[in-house]
Amino acid sequence: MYWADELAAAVSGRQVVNDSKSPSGTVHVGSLRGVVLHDAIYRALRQAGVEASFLYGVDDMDAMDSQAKLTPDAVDRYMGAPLSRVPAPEGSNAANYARHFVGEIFFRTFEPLGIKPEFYWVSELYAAGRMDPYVKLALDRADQVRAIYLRVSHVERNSSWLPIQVICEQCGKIGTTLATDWDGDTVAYKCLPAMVAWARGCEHEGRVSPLGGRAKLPWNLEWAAKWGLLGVTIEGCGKDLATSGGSRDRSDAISREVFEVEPPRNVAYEFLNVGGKKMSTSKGKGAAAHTIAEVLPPEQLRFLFLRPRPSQVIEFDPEGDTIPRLFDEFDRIAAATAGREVKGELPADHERLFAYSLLGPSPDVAAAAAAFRPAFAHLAMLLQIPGVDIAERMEAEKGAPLSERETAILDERTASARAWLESYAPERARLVVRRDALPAEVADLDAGQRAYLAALAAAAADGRPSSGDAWQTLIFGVAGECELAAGRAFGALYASFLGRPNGPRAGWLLASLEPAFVVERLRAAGAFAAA
RNA sequence: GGGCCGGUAGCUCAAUGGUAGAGCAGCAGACUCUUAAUCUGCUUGUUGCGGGUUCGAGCCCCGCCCGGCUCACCA
Repeated sequence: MYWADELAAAVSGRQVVNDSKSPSGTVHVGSLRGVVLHDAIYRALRQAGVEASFLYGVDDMDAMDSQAKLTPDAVDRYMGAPLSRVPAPEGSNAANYARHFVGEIFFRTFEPLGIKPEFYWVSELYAAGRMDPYVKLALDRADQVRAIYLRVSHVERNSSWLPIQVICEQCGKIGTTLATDWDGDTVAYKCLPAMVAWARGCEHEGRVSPLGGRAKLPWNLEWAAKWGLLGVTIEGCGKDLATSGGSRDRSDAISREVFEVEPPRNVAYEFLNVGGKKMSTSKGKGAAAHTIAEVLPPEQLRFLFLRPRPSQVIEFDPEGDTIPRLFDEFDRIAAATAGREVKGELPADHERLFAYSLLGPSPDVAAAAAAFRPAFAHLAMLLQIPGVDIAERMEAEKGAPLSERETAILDERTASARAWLESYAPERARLVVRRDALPAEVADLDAGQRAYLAALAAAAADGRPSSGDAWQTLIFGVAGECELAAGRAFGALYASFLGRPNGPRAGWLLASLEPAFVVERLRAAGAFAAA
């Protein structure tokens, strides 16, 4: 059974699926795995007839800790401030930094993927006082919290440490304050210059009530508090958090022992690596989510994440054959789902995998599976030949007019293929007509091929073929006269014009070039034979 | 040191207890109109190593070896 269906079959009663994201970090493709995974779980629950909701929280009470995202004059003032209180970058009309960053950059990728969770903002939960019961419990039971840190993670906290982060009343920063004394109504705090390396506190001291949005819980407690407050029953997390003795274990223990709520079912998921290494935005080129999304249409992006089980690493190197092969594999699963015979082994419940890769809560799986899809690499090649009518060619390959759905798929793939050719496509996928000089590969042609090129030059000068069809006829005709096998004739043409052993349908290629250049090049390549 | 994942054909990977198989690469062949297409044929395996469970193990259990990521500060 497909893994998401297995999960759906294992639960009972109403389910709340939750996922969350801090808007401070950079968003790369790997970040999308969790979103897609939670969406698939949500859909699996609904299809299994389970009442379910899908929440997505933005952790915008977290401290701003990335200088790169701020203008230099804003660094002093806003580093360490809650993201919900940092102004949006210039030019944005978002209410604050968190809303700008997540709203403009991250969520923009949700909609196209057909993912529509109910969004909520953690700063609003605090401001509305909804987190207050958990804040009080955490402070009342601070000794218990410290004991859990020590037992679960071997992290020793000072006996005066409190699980609360106060927003400094003077400078507005949350990352620089240290709270010490909880009297049941207020905590004492100091805003320290050297609390963290990346932000400077203002040295203000005071007492303040931690309720109503004036303070936040530390990460592990906040996570557990959200579970309790929102009644979360299923929430997966990346393996960095899921590791034994790690963040998830701490939050689970806090949820059970401090807040007395059973934590949600976990689905630990692996990362997406590029070239065997963890995805890094500084190293990997074009690893940002929106960059990959230009090359991979939503359905293929979902497919990439949904094909392996969550516990498996995804090795994704956008260079090389990875992307064409992803399309090919998607097409194979589509064909199998449509009931056509395919080669090779199929994953367990491939038709479920296919359905979850489609967009929307209840896609027409049969219609989508049966649709005609042009092979990606083939399409990419056709796009590089001037004068080719792609739609016409596709109808010819399908053998019937394209449906509306198929035209949409074609348009989508055309855009992807263009983006791929500009970004990740290997050299061998790129066609360049060698206009400047005769390619070196011509030297490898044999006498028969050279004679053929010379003969074709003469025939072309004479017959002046103009259309792709006319050229194609001539190419075959002259090959017959020269008693040269068609494959060798084409090979000679590709070597002469592209410096490659193969290429696109030659007649169309030659028809797209100026006749004088073509004849001249054929003569030159043929003459090279005599030399 | 702890956790997770992986090790299967030359390469990339599939196969969730039931005959190990796809793509690419390679070799041989077909084709006068898709030459990165299509079709036909060929072939390659100590499934990392050792034990165990089972009628049956690539898959489950135990112990190793190798590789990758991750955690032990913060979120």
